[in-house]
Amino acid sequence: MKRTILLYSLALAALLFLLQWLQFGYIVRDLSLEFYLGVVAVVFTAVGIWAGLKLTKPKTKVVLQSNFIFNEEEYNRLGISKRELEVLGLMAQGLSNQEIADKLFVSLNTIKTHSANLFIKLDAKRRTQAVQKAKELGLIG
Amino acid sequence: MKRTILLYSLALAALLFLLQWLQFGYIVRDLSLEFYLGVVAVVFTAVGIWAGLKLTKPKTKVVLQSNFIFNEEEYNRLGISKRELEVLGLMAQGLSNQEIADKLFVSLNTIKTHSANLFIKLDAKRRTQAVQKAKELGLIG
DNA sequence: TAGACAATCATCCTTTTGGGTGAGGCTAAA
DNA sequence: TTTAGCCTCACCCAAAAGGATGATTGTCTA
Repeated sequence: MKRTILLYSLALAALLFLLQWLQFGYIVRDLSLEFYLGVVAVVFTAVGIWAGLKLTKPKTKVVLQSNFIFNEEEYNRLGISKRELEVLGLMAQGLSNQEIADKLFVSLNTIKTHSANLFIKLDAKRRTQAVQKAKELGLIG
Repeated sequence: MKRTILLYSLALAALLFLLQWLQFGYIVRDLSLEFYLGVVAVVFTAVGIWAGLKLTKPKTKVVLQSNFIFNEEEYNRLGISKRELEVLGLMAQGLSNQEIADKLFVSLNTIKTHSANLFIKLDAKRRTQAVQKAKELGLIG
């Protein structure tokens, strides 16, 4: 960054010097002032563009990992049912069994059964582990 | 984009016209040519920088989902300690409090305290929710 | 040096989770 | 039509997690 600023400063100084030289030189003595100014304008516009691009840090646009691809093979291989996957998803969102039961309009016991089956199929001992494994396997986003 | 080009063209035309006007006007008749040229250079440099930034498509540096960027701002804002973050990470891996305690060579009660503090700081009611929020905030991978 | 804070551990109590088992209803396939 | 699988629900018991509170130690820092 500092080097870029230095370079830009040097370039600007050189151009100003060049202007000075041209002004009293013999090369463009017969050219019209309008043309002269036009050249200056164009050159400095170019310098400005270059400087602007150099000086600004590249915008880092963080693309979130929203590109989740459902792993249907694993889903079928593990024999997980639709309802179980649904429970798994809500589980991953941090809901309790009771909250999941309320959301799906079923009893708490039903959710407990689903989760128990999930733990067996995912070979997990806890819901956090089940969620972690399910994310690794691409079953949930 | 097209509108930007049009705007830039108009601005350039306006500036050239201004130059023309200044050149034969009475305002800067007594100013030195060097000063005049300097102003032109500076103005067009600025225009160039602006145009350069506007015209170039924002450099989108796509960060793949695999590399996790730790969000230090959120980490500091929430006042989470090192040890708490450590516990949070192990929690996200699906470990139980007892397993975390064993891995960190501390007592189960210590882990419970850490997790309780985490839940307060993350505004979570359950460990699964804490993990989910922490992932959203970029505290864990 | 006093105060703030992180890390550690404890106790008591409640809630949630998980394991095991059984069972009825419903649907799709053999 | 019988079987298999899914969804549903229940009960009991044990383990884990969570809430509240207090306390000690060590390390910075104002």
